[in-house]
Amino acid sequence: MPEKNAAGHRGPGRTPTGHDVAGAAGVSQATVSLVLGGKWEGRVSPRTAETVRAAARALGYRPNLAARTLRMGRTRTALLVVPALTGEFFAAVHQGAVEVATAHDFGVVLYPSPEGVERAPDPFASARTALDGVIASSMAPEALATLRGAGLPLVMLDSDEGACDAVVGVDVADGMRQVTAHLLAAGHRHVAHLAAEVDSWTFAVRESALREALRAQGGAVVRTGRAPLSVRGGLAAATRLLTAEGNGPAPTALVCDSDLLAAGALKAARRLGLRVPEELSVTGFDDLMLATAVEPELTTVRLPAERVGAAGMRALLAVLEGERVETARLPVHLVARGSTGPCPTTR
Amino acid sequence: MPEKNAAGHRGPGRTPTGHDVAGAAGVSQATVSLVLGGKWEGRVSPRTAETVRAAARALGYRPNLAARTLRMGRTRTALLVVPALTGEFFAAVHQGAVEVATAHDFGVVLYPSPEGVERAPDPFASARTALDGVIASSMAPEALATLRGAGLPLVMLDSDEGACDAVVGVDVADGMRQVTAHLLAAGHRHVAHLAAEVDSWTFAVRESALREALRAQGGAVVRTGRAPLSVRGGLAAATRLLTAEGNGPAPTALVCDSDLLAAGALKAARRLGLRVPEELSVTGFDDLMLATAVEPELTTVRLPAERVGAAGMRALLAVLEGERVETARLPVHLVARGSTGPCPTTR
DNA sequence: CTGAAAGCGCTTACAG
DNA sequence: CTGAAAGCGCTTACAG
Repeated sequence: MPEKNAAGHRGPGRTPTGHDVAGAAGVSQATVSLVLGGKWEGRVSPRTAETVRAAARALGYRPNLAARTLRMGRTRTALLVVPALTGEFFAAVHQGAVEVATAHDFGVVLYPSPEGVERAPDPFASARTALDGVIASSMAPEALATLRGAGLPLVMLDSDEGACDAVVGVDVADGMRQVTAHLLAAGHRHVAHLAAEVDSWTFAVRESALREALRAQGGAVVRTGRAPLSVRGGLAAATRLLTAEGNGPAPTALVCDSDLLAAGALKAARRLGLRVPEELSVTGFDDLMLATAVEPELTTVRLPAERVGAAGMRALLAVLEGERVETARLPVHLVARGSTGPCPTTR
Repeated sequence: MPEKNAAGHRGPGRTPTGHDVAGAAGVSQATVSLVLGGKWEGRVSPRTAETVRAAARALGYRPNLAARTLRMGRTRTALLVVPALTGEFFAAVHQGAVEVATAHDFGVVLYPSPEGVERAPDPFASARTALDGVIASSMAPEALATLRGAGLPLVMLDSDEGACDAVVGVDVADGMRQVTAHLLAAGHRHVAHLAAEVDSWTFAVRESALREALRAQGGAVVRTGRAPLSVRGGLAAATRLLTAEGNGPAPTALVCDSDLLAAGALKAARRLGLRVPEELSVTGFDDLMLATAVEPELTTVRLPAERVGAAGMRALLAVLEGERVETARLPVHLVARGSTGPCPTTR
């Protein structure tokens, strides 16, 4: 009978329940539930309702989520499956906490507090039971296998997977088309592609879209290199790409599948004594913070990350309501910066 | 009576309960609970136990977490409170999902799938009810106010707050001492400090530790600039710092409170025609991915982020067991790279 | 307008 | 070795 937790927290005595509130207000527990659940109008007198609210406030009552969930059969919780959070500080903090938690059969709910002056949502709103559905990135395939069998509503992000209830896509193909148009307008015709060595839908699309767009408009991919998705990987692969000989015309532009690779490419160019953008143009993809930290700043494609998350959640809510959900494909746009310039006439 | 959810998922019929397993195995529901809970030895015959396990497997039984939580009074869930995830792609995806979810009174459980070949923990292990305790960064003060009143066990990260049950610190003061020693050994005596304009414990410590260490060893902070925690902010503040006149001796080294600020400082130096590290040394803090993406690569201080998370979780588990928890202070170390060099003799 | 009662799916004494 | 029963705290028909 857990009247308090092991460390004696939650102050003196038990956590108040609806029954306690009922006692304090002189009504039944059912009435408390009705009032606090906002379903009292026409069923409880306004005066009684106010009494109940006052009692709840006085006791610091918080409804027990487990009980509500058990009764309702709905958890109001979604699972967001993403690739390991991009390698920054708090992502790693979270990872470490999850590892220990998992070993102790504990779960970790992450609550990213909003920046600046935005309203702070109640942290406790994030804390719920089990799952009603899943929103998953196509970049986390191992996790997907586990999820598939669960029979939960599933929304895929950035994928063309059929085995799910809705898809929220990002128009990366159009992003590559915009990159292509930008380079062709600057006179480039011979492009090298620094591709991510990652087996996922989004990178397959980037590759085919780039080839197609170039061919359609009179340019060509003259070389392709592959690298693991990191600055180091980009540096090594770009060095190989830029020093390869006898493989047809030398590229005047290097299109990278990600800003990470592009940052590596910038380092490679510098070490090879190639000036960017005078002698070589470089483009990234994603518009990470990195893109404006390096010099020159990267011409890249901005992806509407927050909108992807929002659209994914909306799609899941719609699926749960039994509504039909159209496949969304969110627009992206090119951000031209200093890493691209006119095609050098001599090379 | 929610036999299936609104969209008709979970396959045919109801989600199986312990009672269904009991029926299939020809035992009581209590026996099922004992067996599946691992508490059957000496109470249930091995044969019966095996029958139960087989039936559970056949039905695809998963215990209802809400029911278990309600019965146990423990949720086995921790809340990790951090500042908005550092501005990379999936952090923003998460943010967007949380916003919509919150508006619909939904929670979002984040499950970062592990990179590479590491074992993939069961995604469902992360999905739990309510909270047993909280692990919080001192950089999310607004959220803390809400948490304070809840009476939950609280572990603070990187803080000296007294109003909590345990503290897991990072020895940032020692990090600044290592930076100082590194610069003094290279001959620098006049240091400018590019401080983060963030009101949190960790930055207060960085500032005082730097001043103290320099003074103790014959150097001095000759100028201090403050900037919002971003590359842009660092660029602007570093430009002011490096062009200020008549404020005593010119600095030969710029110590930054974060890699973001240092990346901005590098940009400022380049625009002012100052070569790094020949004419100016720059140091960062945190060792983000950014640190090796920029040129020259940043001399910085590596923080054991994963260990912070792990130690925080461990501390919370200990608090929940009613154990005394000592304040930890995890070590950090300097990573020397290309952005620092010998003090220029002429300036 | 208000209360008594059922039941969500578990775990754990308690009988046998 | 196994089962019947209580009860965790809610929500929601159903009576009155």
